[in-house]
Amino acid sequence: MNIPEQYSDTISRSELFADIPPDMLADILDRGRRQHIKAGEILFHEGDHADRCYLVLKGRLKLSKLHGQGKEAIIHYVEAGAVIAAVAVFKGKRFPVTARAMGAAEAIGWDRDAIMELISEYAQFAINLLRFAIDRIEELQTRYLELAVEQVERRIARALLRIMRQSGRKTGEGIEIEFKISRQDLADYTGSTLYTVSRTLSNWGKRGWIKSGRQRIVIINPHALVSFSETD
Amino acid sequence: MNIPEQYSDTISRSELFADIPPDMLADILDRGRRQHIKAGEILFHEGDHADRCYLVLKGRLKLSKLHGQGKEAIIHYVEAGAVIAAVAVFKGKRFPVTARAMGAAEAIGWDRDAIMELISEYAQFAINLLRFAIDRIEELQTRYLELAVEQVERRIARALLRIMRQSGRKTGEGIEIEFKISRQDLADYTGSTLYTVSRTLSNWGKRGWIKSGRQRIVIINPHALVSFSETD
DNA sequence: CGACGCATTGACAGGGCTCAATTTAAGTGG
DNA sequence: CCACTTAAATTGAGCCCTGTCAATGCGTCG
Repeated sequence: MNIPEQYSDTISRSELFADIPPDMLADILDRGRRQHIKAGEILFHEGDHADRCYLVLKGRLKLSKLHGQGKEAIIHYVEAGAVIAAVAVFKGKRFPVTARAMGAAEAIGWDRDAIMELISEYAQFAINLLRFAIDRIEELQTRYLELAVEQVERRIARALLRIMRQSGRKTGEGIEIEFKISRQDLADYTGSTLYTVSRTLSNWGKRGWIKSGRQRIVIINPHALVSFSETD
Repeated sequence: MNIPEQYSDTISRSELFADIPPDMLADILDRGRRQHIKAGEILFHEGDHADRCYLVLKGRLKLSKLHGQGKEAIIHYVEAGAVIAAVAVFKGKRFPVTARAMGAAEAIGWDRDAIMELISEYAQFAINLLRFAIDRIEELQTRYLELAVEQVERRIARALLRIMRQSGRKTGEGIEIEFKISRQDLADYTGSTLYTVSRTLSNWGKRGWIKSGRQRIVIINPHALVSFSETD
């Protein structure tokens, strides 16, 4: 039996195991396969045959979709505790996105049969998976609306706030985004360009709302960003 | 017992009942509450307390999200057979979208308890719900990418093709969209404006690719639209 | 320390939104 | 069945936001 000590936190907090008796966790985890992903490496490619779905144990992954001519949209940043690629189990197709590690990361993967067995033994498992899916749908809908009706600077502000809430860490200066994120990343996340993002961050830097450097952003004044993203 | 005859088709085709023994359908349907929605009426409002989820039995619904100042984004058009508002059951929150009938429509709704009972009795039910959720996620991701990287006319072309595949009916002239859809609708669906949509459709009309009138669109040459949406 | 990748900034242009004025078509009621 | 009302669609003019291109600066890592 091997619940790796260092993940007990992620595991106990993950919605995937909500309402599942702790003594069954070991069994569930044993049926999956753990995998280490180095910084910048890819866990799976968009278009590859989808054979397993994953729980992120450590680190962060960027889920993105490509569009000819080097254009890319970042669909989601996922944290430890999240389930990804459920499509592999329930639609048996190809991965619709690419998953790339933002830093060193680890994940545990189950193939279709394992998940199906788990569901039939622990009915709650399917419900927990549904909760993840529904959360994803809601976030996508919200971001779709933003992309459809708001202009760029607002979208960037909202993106920053969303990422801050999910992956921010308090420091002396303010709240720092815990992973490396470039102007290009933010552009791909907001449906913009690295130039516009750069200009915008630069502007906010001058106003003292944020501090930013190479692949690093600290939010000094979240409130200013919130009101900027909301006021008329 | 009452499986309404006229819906047996929708029911037997709906993914919701895949792999569920037919003799259990009557039981499942009996636990829901049927509801008629007149053309243009609203089944539920964004922000209302979400108390039940629905299977669309007949007609079509438009799921949209509002954004101050009268702006609106159409998140999805759903057909008979689709499940909506699963959020009501699995997150017990508020509806994230508004559902409006595009013509006369009918739906059957189950509250949280009913769905939970059904899942515990028919484990397959949860899996089927997951499939719906995953389909939605994939479509949203794809449209998010489009909105992020493609320009308006292409998005309109793709939207038309997507709607055509889902709700098109062959006629003498070509493939007609089966429900009333205005320029404004198409604009809200593609993140554009009714003016741009009007100009674009007008242009395509002159080229003979489509024919369009008041809330009515017939696609004469789908292939032209496909290549327009794909070429360089 | 050099080189590469990321970020900044300016100049420019154009896609698409906005606003306004008509035109067309669908209902509606007498 | 026609006049009237109202909502949808069309079209033009103007301009602004933001993408594009190019040049330069800077920080980090090998």
